[in-house]
Amino acid sequence: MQNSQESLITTIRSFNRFYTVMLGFLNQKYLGTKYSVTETRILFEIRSSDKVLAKDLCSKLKLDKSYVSRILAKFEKQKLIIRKTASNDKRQNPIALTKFGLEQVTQLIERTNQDIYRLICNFDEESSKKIADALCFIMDKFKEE
Amino acid sequence: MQNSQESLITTIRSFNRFYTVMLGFLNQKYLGTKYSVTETRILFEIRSSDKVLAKDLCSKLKLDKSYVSRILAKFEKQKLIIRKTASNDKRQNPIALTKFGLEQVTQLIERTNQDIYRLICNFDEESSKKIADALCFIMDKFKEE
DNA sequence: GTTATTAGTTGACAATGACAACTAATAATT
DNA sequence: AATTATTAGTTGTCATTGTCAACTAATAAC
Repeated sequence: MQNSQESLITTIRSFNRFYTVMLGFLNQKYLGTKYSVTETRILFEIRSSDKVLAKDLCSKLKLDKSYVSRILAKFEKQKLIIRKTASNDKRQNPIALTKFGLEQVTQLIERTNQDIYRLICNFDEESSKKIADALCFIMDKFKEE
Repeated sequence: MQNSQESLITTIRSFNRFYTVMLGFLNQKYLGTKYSVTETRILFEIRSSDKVLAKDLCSKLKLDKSYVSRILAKFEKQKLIIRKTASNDKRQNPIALTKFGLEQVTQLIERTNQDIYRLICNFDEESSKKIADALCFIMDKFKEE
């Protein structure tokens, strides 16, 4: 192992600690709303890929299918989503947000945006750009694999 | 709000999604051990600041005091930590790792290091350095406040 | 000396999540 | 075509995780 890798591991460790607290801070706020962290993740995922299947949510978010099934049942009851059995494969039930569901997600996004804004509102233009670049760089690197 | 801030918010949103999955991946591994994510965080925190008080763990990790109290009671039962009532203030019970506790934490660190290494093992020296720099830059910026 | 605050514990309970067994539909095998 | 295997999703059961409020004991503040 290279020296630079060892020191990267240390840095990642410390970043994980830092970011866990930060995510905790942001997630508290979800709780201020009606939806838990996982529910929010699922809602966002449904929004970004309409007609998604439950099994895709499981694999993308690394969640148990029984867990997802129950959350989706709840969402359906709350009229956030609708599921229609696919005509070509009756095992599949593509999920879509209702108008109400979309409104809720939009509100959630607005709220989390505000939470994030509170964190970064004091950053000047140069810092904002540099941080965004750094974040993108990190994501790119890890997604390359 | 500046344009660069708006785009930073978008980037942070996407980074949060990305990093939640990544932390999930790393945390799964903790479960392979005997300790949950929160327990691990607490153990690490105790290690890094010996003679720490329960209330400090609560504030640093943003955890409920009853929750922390129970976890610490469990740790004590498992002989991972010892608590001694402070002589100057008998309400306080400074926490320290036992020899066994330290061994366990050291093992945990070793394991998570290996998990992280698996993620970064293909990075060359230059990439490793750039990522570490980017991570440090981000932490610094958010800690400045 | 009385009241307020702080550190930590306990009880009761809700939310979160894991695992296995199940149904119904489709695909693969013979 | 009939049997077997696989897949999408649901349901039962249970353990873990986490929250909230009420409590004790010690100290600080008035």
